[in-house]
Amino acid sequence: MSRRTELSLLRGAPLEVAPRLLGAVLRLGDVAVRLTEVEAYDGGNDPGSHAYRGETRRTRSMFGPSGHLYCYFTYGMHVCANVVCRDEGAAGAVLLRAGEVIDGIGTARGRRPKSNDRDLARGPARLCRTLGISLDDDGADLGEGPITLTFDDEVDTVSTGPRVGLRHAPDWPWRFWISDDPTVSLYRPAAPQRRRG
DNA sequence: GTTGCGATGCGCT
DNA sequence: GCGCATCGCAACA
Repeated sequence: MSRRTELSLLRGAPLEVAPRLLGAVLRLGDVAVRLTEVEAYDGGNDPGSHAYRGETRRTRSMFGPSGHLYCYFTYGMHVCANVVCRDEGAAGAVLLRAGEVIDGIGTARGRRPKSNDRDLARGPARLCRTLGISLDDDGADLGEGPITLTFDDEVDTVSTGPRVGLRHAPDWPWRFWISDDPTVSLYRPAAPQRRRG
């Protein structure tokens, strides 16, 4: 299998970059995950993007240079990671939704003791927990530092569909996954939140 | 296999 | 305060 580490492949429109990430391998420490599902977010044009309403402290790294991570904290307990793909000043990113653990399976199981192997990185927050990605990794440079991304030249069959869990613009077919891969997360349409009492 | 709901804390208005 | 690019568990089909 031929591999390369060209971070220039991460530069461009989110819709171009997203399918390139499928099959790529994200590594932190001894755990490596082969990406099987991603989702594109295009800053200013995209009501579903955190960057739609402009730069804030949280979204700062999404407006930074491409080839870096944008990590955010949500639902009081989860961390999700994006790869920034627009250049400085614009905001575009690809959310890493799911993957398959291909190395460091022992460490991964230790981080998620109740998951079976298929579910270790099945979902954006699970993927971060399994890899050990935290908010401290927001803005991390994929070109140098502990987190690396290795591209895969093998072409898989790719499927597309609507995005998951969004309250705004959920129907745009900006989600990409490797067809028939068992580690792709289950699709659930955005549901209105219930007020807690 | 599905559907429903509570947990939980930070950013934004 | 309110809402959230979620998850895990329980209950049910």
